[in-house]
Amino acid sequence: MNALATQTSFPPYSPQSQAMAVAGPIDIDQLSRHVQILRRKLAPGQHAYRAGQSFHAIYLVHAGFLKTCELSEDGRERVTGFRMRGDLVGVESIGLAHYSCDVVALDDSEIWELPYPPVMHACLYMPELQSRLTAALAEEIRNDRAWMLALGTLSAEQRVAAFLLDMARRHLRLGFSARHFLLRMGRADIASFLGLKHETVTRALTRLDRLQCIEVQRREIRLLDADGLQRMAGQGETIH
Amino acid sequence: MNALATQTSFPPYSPQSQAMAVAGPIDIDQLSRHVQILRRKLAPGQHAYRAGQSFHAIYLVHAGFLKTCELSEDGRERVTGFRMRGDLVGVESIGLAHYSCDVVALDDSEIWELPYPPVMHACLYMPELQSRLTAALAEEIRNDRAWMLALGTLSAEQRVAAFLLDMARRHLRLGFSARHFLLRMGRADIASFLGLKHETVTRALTRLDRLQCIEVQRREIRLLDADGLQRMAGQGETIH
DNA sequence: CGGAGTGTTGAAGCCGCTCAAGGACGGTGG
DNA sequence: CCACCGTCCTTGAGCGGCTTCAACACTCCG
Repeated sequence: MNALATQTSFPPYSPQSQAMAVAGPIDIDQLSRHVQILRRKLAPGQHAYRAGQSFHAIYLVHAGFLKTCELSEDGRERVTGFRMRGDLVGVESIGLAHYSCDVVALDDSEIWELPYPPVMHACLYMPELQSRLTAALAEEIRNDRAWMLALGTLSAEQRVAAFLLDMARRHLRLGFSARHFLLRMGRADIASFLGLKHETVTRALTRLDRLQCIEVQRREIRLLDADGLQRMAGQGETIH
Repeated sequence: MNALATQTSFPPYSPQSQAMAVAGPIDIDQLSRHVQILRRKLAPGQHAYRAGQSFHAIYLVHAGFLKTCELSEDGRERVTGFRMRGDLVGVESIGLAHYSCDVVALDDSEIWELPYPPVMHACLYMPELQSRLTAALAEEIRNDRAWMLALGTLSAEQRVAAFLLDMARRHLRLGFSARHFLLRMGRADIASFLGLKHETVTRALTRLDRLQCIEVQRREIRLLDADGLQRMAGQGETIH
C-alpha cells in the first residue's frame, strides 16, 4: 500500500487556491452574502442529480470526483466528462426546467449547491460573477469541442494517451503530481467517454505500458514518458 | 431545375419569426440602441473568422449557411457544427483573447457582428439579454453533448440518419420543408462532422435510399420515411 | 473462503477505412 | 454550343482496427 492508495479524496476548494479549472476563481465569500449555499456530501455511486429532475441549482465541486452522463430515450448512455475540485456542474441545464443529464459521484465528494435563480439575481450585484459564469460556459464548449476533435481524429491508443494527459494536467492544476496518480473511474467509464469498449482501453493501456510510456497497475498510473504520450496524442504542449 | 435549386439562400432573420434556434429571439432593435451592429456578407468559402484572430465580436447568422471547424496544432481538423439563420456564432471564444476555431460560409451568407465588450455592457441595461445569452451557451453545450452521445453510440448509417433528421428539424424551424431540402455542405464536411469518411457517408446515403427511407440525388434530399429514420437513429420524437 | 465486481487476455469477425477508378456536374473558354 | 477541366460524388475490392464473445486473474469484503 502506498501514499496514493491512502489519498482517498481531493482536498477542499478555496478561492485563494489554484486557478479554477473552468470558471476561474469564483468569489464564494461574496456570493454567499447574496445566495444560500448548501453543502452536499455524496458517497461513490450517489447522484448529484438525474436527468429529468427539476432544475434548481448549479454546483461547484468542492472535493471528490464525479462523472456526467448523457442518456438517450432508447437507453443508450455515454459519459461526457469527469469533474473534479473547482469544476462547475449543472451549467448545461441552465435555461431548462429539468436537468438534462446525470451526474454521479465516483468517489466521496462534496459539492456546493448554488441555487440558480438566486445566482442569476446575484449577478446584478456582482458584475464580475456574470462574466465568470459566461466564461465558464464558453470554456465548457471549447472543452467539449476539443474532445470531439480528438474522438473524431485519433485512434484508440491515441485517445487513451490524450485522456491520460488530460488527467495529468488537471491533477497538476489541483496541486497533485502529474506523473503519478490514481484513476477514480473504471475502464468502462473511460471507454464510454472515449467512444471505445473497455477491453480496448485495457489493451491500449497495456500497450502504452509495454512501450514504456506509462506504468499501469489497475487504476494506478505513472507517466514515464509524457513527451512521448504528447507526440502520440498530437499535442505540442508539455506538462511542467 | 426545380424550386429547391433556385432557392439559393435562406430568408433573413427577424425577431418576430420562429423561435430562434439557439438563443430564443434576441431583441435586436433594443440591442442596436446600445451596440453598433455591423452587417457582414460572406461568399461561399469566405471565413467569418479564423482561429487565432483577435476576439472582438460574436455573430448572429442572419442568412445563409456556415460551418464551424476545430483545428489542432498538428493539422488535424474537424467540422464541429453547421450554423444557419438565428444561430449564434463565436460564443465558444468568449473569455479568450483570440478565436478558438474557424467559421466558414458554405453559401452566400449574412452575419450580424455584435461587438463583444459592448454586448456584455448592454446586458446591464437589458437584463433579459444576459439570460438569453447564458441560455444560448447552455443550449450549445447540450447540443454538443447530444452529438457526442450519438457519435459514440451509433453506427455510420445511424449517424447519417440522425444527421438528416437534425437538418430536417432545423429547416422546419426556419419555415422550410422538413421533407425536402438541399444540403449546403459536401460529403466531406458531413463525414468530418460525423466522425466518418466521405465514402462512408455516400454509402450510408445510398443504403438509406435503397431502403426507401430517403431519396438522394447529390445534395438534394427527400425524406420518404421520417419515422423509419427516427427508429433507426434511436429517437422517439416525430417531425411534424 | 467464496462470490461479486473489475480488469486482463485471446481468437474470430465485422464495420468502416484505404486505395483506386470512373461518373456527374458546373464553370470556363474557345 | 461544345470541349475541357476541376471538383464532387459514387462504387468496388481488400484490408485492418476495433469489437465481440469468452475465459480467466485479481482484489476487495462479506
